[in-house]
Amino acid sequence: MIRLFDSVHGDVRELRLRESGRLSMYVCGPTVYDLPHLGHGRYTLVWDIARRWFSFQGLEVRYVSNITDIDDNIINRALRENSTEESVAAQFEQQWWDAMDLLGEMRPTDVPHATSYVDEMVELIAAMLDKGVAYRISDGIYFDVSTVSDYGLLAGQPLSSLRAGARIEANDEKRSPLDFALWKFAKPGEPRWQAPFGDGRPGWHTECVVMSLGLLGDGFDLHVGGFDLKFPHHENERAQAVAMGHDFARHWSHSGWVMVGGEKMSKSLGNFTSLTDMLSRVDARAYRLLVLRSHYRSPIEVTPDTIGDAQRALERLDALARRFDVPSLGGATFVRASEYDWEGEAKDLYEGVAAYLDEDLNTPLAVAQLFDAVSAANATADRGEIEHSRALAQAVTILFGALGLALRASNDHVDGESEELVLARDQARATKNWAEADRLRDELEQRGWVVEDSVTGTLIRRP
RNA sequence: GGCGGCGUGGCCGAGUGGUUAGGCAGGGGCCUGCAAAGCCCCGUACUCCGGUUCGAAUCCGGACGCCGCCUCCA
Repeated sequence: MIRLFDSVHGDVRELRLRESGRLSMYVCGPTVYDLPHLGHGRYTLVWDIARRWFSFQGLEVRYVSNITDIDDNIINRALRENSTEESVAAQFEQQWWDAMDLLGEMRPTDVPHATSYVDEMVELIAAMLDKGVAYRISDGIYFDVSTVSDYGLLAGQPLSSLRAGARIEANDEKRSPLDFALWKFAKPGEPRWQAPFGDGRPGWHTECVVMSLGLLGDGFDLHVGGFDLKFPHHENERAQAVAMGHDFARHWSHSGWVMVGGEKMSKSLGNFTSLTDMLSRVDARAYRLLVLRSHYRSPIEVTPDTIGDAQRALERLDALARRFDVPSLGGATFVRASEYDWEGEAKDLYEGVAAYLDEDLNTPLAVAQLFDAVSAANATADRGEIEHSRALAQAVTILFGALGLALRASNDHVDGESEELVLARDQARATKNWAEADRLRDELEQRGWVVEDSVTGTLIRRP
């Protein structure tokens, strides 16, 4: 049984699936008008980890994540760069997938693009107008939030108190400041789609509700995203669905944001770092480990310090993989618990980790237990019980693989000349010619290798 | 103003009413020809003030501080 925090009820509860054994989840994806930033990295890692774990535990997961490829920001950028919306979106979608690949994220099972669903959106908006839950003003079609009796469910506040806090928008024809755009009429030169109520483009909140319901259907299991999407984005998606008589998501869950210098990284503060840039400087796995080591709902500070810390912790894990030469798992493939025979300490480890992860994805505790197992495997091996500890080390690799973290045994390509130096050094050590052995080690290090001794002789790897 | 969260050892970061989180950094030792890796040991933390309790970092109340949402945002 998997339990997860539910944003509507504010507590951890059982994930009750629409269909036993199958989990349908929708993750709000990016608007592709700029390079992905650290916050995108965080939420995609969190939900990639969740998805992998659910799969590991035997669920068949359908994971839908959209690309918003039409939006004011895209239009503005195209205008500024004298380019087209299509070109801007294509360029940054490519950057997006490049970053996702570096982070070792599984591709979603479905990647709906907003521009491919405009017909369905127009249909929905027309129906909302018919039903009287939407209305027209000079610049577009708006949703009337007063038509949804429990509007504010996700915000955790009734409509009245939300309205009290809403900032006044100048010169507004809207009936309520909380009413939101379903459709924006095109101004001259702007991209447009035909619609009976006037040519234009869809609003963001409408895109996601159409794509999620379109692909996953009424009452799909789990809708997730970053905390900052909870309100108004998710509230508004839900409002549209409910207004039209649909059952929307059964569960909602939200991941914590990225902090920089004690403040939330955000568009308005302009304090964001591009993911693309960070990934060019560090091992992307360090970011995954950093995310794993804090709870998915907590904010995390992502700085060179915290990434460096994770990087060094990762080295300890890689050292284990090297020592026992266990195969790397996780990267581009799913790992499933049922594919392994769990026995003895490995079984205890799996069950312990599973207990933590099945209870609201407590990755920090799971990781702590895995690190304990690393120490145990090394200690056992130091006592000479190699095969015994290998089984435990393998379990560690499998479980990290289940979370998408591929531990790396040394599988660097060793060129012929380096190989000869290694053999020569082992020869020198065998005859206790330490001066020569050290000289050969220096030479290997100059070639960029890290040199370590083991029972089987000199081992070299890239740092 | 409304709603929500947080304040833990040098740093990051979990957690439970009483027993070691874990990682990184640091110190000591073991192993090793040396180094690296590894192992063992060490810091004895929980914003402050009250209260409940045999016992609270963990529950309750208050204070202070910080953060988020209520506006585009992951």
